[in-house]
Amino acid sequence: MKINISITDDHKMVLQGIQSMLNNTPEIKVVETYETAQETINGLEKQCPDVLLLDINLPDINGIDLSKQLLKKHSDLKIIALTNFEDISFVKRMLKQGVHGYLLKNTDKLEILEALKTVLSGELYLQKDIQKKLINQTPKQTFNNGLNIKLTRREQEVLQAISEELTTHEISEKLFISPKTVETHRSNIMLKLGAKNSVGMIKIAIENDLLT
Amino acid sequence: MKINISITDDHKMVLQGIQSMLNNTPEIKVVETYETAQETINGLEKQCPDVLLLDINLPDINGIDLSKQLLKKHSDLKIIALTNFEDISFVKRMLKQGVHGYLLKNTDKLEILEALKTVLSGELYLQKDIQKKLINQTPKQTFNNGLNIKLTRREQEVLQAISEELTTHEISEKLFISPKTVETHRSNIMLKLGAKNSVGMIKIAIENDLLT
DNA sequence: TTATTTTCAGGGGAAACCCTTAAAAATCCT
DNA sequence: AGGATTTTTAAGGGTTTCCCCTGAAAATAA
Repeated sequence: MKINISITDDHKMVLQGIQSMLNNTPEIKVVETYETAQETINGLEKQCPDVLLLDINLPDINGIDLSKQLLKKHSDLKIIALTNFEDISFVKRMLKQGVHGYLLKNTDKLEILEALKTVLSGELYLQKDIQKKLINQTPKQTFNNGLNIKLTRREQEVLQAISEELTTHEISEKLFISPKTVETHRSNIMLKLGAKNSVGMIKIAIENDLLT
Repeated sequence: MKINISITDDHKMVLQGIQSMLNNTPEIKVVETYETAQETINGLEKQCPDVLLLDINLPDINGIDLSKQLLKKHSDLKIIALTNFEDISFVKRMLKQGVHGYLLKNTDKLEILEALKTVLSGELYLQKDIQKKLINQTPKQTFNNGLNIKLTRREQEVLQAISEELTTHEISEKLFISPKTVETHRSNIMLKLGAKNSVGMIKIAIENDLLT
């Protein structure tokens, strides 16, 4: 039995590169390649591979949402995130969504094979350097980006209130502070969580169990 | 071993009523009563009962959020929702949060005892009439309120886009429709989900697995 | 052909979001 | 105890987005 894999990447070159790297490997078969998130979603409907190598910097949908979506539909699918992005916080978010591996794009053939076998055996695959980074994470050194989110007591209260559909003004009355202060907090929370608006804020908050 | 229960209700009369109904029952002990959500949260920190009879129409926090919160902190706690509210959709949302029973307030002593025993044995307790309603639910008869949410194809797309932190304008471009149309959809979605704003929308959407 | 869905508009008010600046207040450090 | 840091507070002032109401015409579906 061959291992069926599909690849999604918006750069044709990357697509080609990986494909040629893998195509002369007898135990691997690249069944499909996609260039957008939407293509991938549609494609997997018809043909779901064993493993999907997924670039997570796609134009249409972000990698976190996409992998979440795909995994929900295809519970047996293994996803290996593929990216140049070495941001640890991002890795964490991906893993939290249930992604099975995380590869940087400057990877050689051997490592890809290794990764494929690892995830197929049900284990998590992380590259050495990413592993190191994850381990060397003293809670200090992630400050404002991504996971490992440290909200202050007050920010936590404001976040909670926002999640309860209160308006800025209502929150200010509830906490006995000025609306302007609430705005400041809201905006700081968004910065810390990396959200574009309240909706993103609440999404990330829920994902990361920030709501009591 | 007595069964320790606490009661939360903002109407003193109800509090009194239930308490007197239960106090001359040897196997039950009412350890605390609370009148607000906040009191309850604080109170359970010190003294967590076996079962909490919880009115879900409290002034400060809504029942769904509150029970979710309490259950997260006190995983062994059983909660029986207490309400006049016969809305099936609401019942469903409560159950989804992990509430163990749902009692209407016009309940007699026997039924309360029955409910307490049932939830303590780990089962779900629902009153006969609510059970009936749940069963007789043809997918038709819930239209605009609460659970059993039926979003149209387009609404689903708009919801998804909103959850991806896109603005109305961005969504309109993505879906090739007018911003005004997007607004209409947004507003219809909020109506269907019973949300006050986009934040509530996304919260409910996530709770109910409406996002792909 | 009714019902539902999708489309769109005008117009207005509220709320959110952004940027900057900054002063108390609480907390931490040695 | 005294300075350093973080947190909390707040304002001014502007832009954008959201939310609400009404009304209505196509396009689809039942």
